[in-house]
Amino acid sequence: MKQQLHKLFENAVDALKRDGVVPPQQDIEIRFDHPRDKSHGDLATNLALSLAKAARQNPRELAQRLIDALPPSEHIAKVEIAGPGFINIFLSPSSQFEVLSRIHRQGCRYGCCDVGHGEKVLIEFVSANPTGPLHVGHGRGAAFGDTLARVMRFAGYEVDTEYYINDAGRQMDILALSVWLRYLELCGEEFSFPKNCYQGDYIWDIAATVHRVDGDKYRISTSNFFSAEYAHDSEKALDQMTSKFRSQVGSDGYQRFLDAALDILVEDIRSDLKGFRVEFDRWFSERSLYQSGIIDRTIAKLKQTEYLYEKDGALWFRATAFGDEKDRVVVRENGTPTYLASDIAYHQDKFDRGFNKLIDVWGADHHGYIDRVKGTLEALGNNPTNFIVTIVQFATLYRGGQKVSMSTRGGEFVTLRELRQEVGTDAARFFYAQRKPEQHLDFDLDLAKSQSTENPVYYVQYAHARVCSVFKQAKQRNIDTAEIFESDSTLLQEEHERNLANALNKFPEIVATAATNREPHHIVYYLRDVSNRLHTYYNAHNVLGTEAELRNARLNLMDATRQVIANGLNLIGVSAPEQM
RNA sequence: GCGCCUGUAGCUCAGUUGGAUAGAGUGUUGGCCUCCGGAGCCAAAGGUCACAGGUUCGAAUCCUGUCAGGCGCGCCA
Repeated sequence: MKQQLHKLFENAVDALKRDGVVPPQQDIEIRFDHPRDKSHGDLATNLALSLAKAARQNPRELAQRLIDALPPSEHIAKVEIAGPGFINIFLSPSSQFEVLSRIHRQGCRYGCCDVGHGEKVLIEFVSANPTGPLHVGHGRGAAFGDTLARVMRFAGYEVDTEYYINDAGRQMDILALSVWLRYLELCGEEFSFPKNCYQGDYIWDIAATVHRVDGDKYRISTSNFFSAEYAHDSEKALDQMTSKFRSQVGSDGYQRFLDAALDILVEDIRSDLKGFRVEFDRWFSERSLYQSGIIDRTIAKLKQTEYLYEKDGALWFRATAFGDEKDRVVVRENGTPTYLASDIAYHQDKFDRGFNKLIDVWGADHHGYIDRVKGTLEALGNNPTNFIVTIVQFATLYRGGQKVSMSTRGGEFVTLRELRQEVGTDAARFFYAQRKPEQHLDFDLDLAKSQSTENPVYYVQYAHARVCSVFKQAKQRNIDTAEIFESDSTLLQEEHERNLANALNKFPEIVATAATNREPHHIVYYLRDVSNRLHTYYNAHNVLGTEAELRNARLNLMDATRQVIANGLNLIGVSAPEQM
């Protein structure tokens, strides 16, 4: 609809250019928006206001000339000039209800568009360290990333999703050590478990699986395992324990404990996310980057640029050349690559795999990391604007009015699984999807749980179920609903009906802006709006009780609304139940 | 100290890229089917858009400064 109006106004502007009213070279951007006040028409444009200066004309007079130059159209019922020079457009009823047949024709594809032009996009999200279960903070990233992927696919992007498994580095040493120590306790050793090892009960479970299979195979006496050498520095003491652990059980033993932990934890995360309706196209292992030599190759490539240099025995990346506050180590003095090194290799590999655009969804605690990764990608010859990081702010949890502290190592957190069980996937995903990512989120657990039946998700789902119910009723009354798609929409003359149809018309536009701005929360607000119009309409007018032709036209409108709600709910990963 | 995010109704949040009289939910108050699903609908009340300047026909939106809160500033990942 906007496209057709666009053409009409382009014609009008061209005519004014020919008449010399508007300078011929003048750049013109014609935009239409939806006025919130219905008396201002269905669509409005500020074209005359933006042209007034260049044309040296009073905006209202210019608006009149534009209207005079407007070619006649069946879509437009009335055009008015208002305020300082807005042009308000009232659409003809027939064009407003054209959308009903389009929705019927396109079904679950209604709302999709091609603003993405098939661009190949890789969205990486969650990527939580496999050192424990996902918590509600990860849930926010999961809901956002997955919804964004769905919306962008619907808008014509070719989207892949990926989870990066951080299965290398010091955290893994600590994980393996934690499991081994619990294992020793199961073997009967007695000692006090280090405070900075992973405390969660799941560590016991992993240790138990090893103990069940291998018995006391990796048991050693702990009598002189713990030393007081680093009593003042618990992190150093931890590293010392790790190396002792590795030397005592050998690399096979170390691997045994690490693999046992990773197998269980990654699988746990995968099934947890699946229950949250989040499934990835690929799970990418950090270790695989080392094994395949990609890290060495990428560092070698970076060495050929002017942005890598040696200092204090380490290799540094000149991040300051790209706006970072200081240079960063890529390879440590001891020869091992840093986390940045594997990240450079990983992201370069994404480009090498043929993706034009990389979208990373990160937690707020990683925002300081953006500049250096962007810098390395630029140094390697990529266009940095194709690397987009969306920062998802933290969810601050409240329970009983008190902030809940979150710490993975401490084992004290609310897991995503708990949340799913308590409020359900539908409500949880809807709740997350409502917020734009950069908004700090106060998550009141008591409220989310206790008010779960008043959660806004039910409002939208209820609208869907309500339409389904009307059709069930129709069936019971032996009404043939197959004919409704041929119904005469000129019979729809109520204001509520026009309001509803207007909302249905907007859906493709909402999808497009949600996708291009990467703000999927617009879908949620749109769904609430459509649902409200449906409820309002249904409350004010009878559908099944009217005579056949009008009834069919109304059923057609209802069914189209149901379809749009179903499509929208699907985009945010929420079910559209036929009854509740 | 520096950087990023945030500040809109009692509370939780939107605000279509600078537009018209500032928008929802929730909470409060009052009303609405003996009828297709009341998990609904309608109405009222509720605002110095953190504060101060600036840009222009026009600012919650853009620029500068101030204040407040969150997060970050490792040869951790």
